[in-house]
Amino acid sequence: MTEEVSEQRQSRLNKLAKLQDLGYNPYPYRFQPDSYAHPLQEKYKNLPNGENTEDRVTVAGRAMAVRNDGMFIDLKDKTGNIQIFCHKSHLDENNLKLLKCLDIGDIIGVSGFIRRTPRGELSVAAEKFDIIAKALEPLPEKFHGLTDVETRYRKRYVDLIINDDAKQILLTRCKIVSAVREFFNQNEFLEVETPTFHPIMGGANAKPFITHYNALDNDFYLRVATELYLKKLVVGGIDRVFEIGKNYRNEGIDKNHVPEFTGLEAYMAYGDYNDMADLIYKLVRFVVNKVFGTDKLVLEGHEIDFSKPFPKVSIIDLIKRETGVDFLSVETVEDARALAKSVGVDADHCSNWGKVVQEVFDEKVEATLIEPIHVSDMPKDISPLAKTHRDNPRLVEHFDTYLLGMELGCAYSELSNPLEQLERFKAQMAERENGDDEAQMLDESFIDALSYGFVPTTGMGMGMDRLAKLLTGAATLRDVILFPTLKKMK
RNA sequence: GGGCCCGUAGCUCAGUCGGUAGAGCAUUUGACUUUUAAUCAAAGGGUCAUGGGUUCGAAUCCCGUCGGGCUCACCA
Repeated sequence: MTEEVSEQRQSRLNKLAKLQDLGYNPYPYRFQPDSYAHPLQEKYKNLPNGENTEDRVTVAGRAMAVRNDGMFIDLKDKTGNIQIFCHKSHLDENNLKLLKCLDIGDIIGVSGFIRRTPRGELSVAAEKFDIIAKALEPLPEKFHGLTDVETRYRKRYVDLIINDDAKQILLTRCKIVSAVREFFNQNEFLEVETPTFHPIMGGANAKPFITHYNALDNDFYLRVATELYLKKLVVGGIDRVFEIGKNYRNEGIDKNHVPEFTGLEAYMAYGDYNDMADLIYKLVRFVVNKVFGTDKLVLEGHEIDFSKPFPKVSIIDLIKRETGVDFLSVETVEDARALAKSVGVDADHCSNWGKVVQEVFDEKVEATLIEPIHVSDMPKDISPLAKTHRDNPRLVEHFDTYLLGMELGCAYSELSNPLEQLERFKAQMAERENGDDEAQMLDESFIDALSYGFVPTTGMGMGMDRLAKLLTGAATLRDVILFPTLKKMK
């Protein structure tokens, strides 16, 4: 807090003191409205101009605008806006004194009768007026609102008060996550919470945050994924399990990436990745239906029909379709790099065949995938936790789901052979020793779990923030995150 | 991390060639009183992000720092 008091704040402090001099508490314990703006607007939409009713209501909300010295107040509650009409013929002396201490931004409670003004505005004609929270800071300007991005993130509460569009997007995100949860609950998945402090980094290729855990005197990784713990639960006999929670990856921030993000993972025993492809399609369709009440959304100018099952196409075929080259025709990393170069992609930094394939896909194919699609059968090199493909030992049964050119999630037929898993981890450790600090670590406790027998299982992961960004049309991931992390103020 | 751009009143923004800091809304005082970004009259409100430098003189030019945005690279 600044020590100097702004003129605007001082004016409000003066009014607060005046209220207290009157023996009035502008921070009461309780105030219960019985009506809300939008339902009232609906209920009385046919009330003619200039007509009064005998209907008494109590409303509460924030004073967003004040005209004619308080005679007209625009009240905003969680449902919408309604005008308050304060006329001295309906208010006693005391209430009129309170009205003089009103500022824009104060939260008020009003009881009165419903009328529509001659100019056509539905109003509550106040017979009792209360200030139930005196605001000491002014709201941003009524016409232009709050546009400064930094302030919108640092003071999200002000953004929510003033920017209805921003609020709508954030609330929709909450509904989306809620719908995801409902879908899994309906399908008899058990929701669990697994540790966020991991002794070993695993479940995804990423740079971790590291922190010290005093009570245990050990360094831990903040989780980059929930995968290994959830699979341990499947080993333990929990056949259908899911978790929605924060993952942390110590990497860059841009409109599609934030270091602290909300991940969904779900595991379904007795199925393979074809079953999961179907489940993901049903999940997304369910969410779109539930939240938007339709199958079709116009996103980034494209009409997307979520009622059609998402096609599943192999990454090799997609690259072939876009570039004409077949990466299965080459075996070595050198030949793969040369093939990449022949289609204009520099993959010299890629240390194995699979990474070259991924690089060419990212450069040439990713942006073209507008409609929902499962990009399947990834190179084994880049996917250490998925089962080897039943038809091709160089590939794994792993697909990534894309929408509007962005990766939304992934799914595997989960690798269940403990001996093969151990070999895959060893390959990851070799990558790590070659300088890839995002390669996964050998998790012996996970190998141990698999060694007790891991039923054939399919699993999926999906970024909830990304899903929300795509479905709401938000410009950046941070618009679907209530409090994005910013640098400390100095 | 690289490149580009931004930071001026509570908010939204002007500020020309380096020459006393501006507007609208908001605030204060008054008028008016069924308004709709109410209107009318007047007033107050500034460490021009911050620290240096150049200069007779810096919001303006130069350098550093802090914070933010866009973008490229990396990751999902």
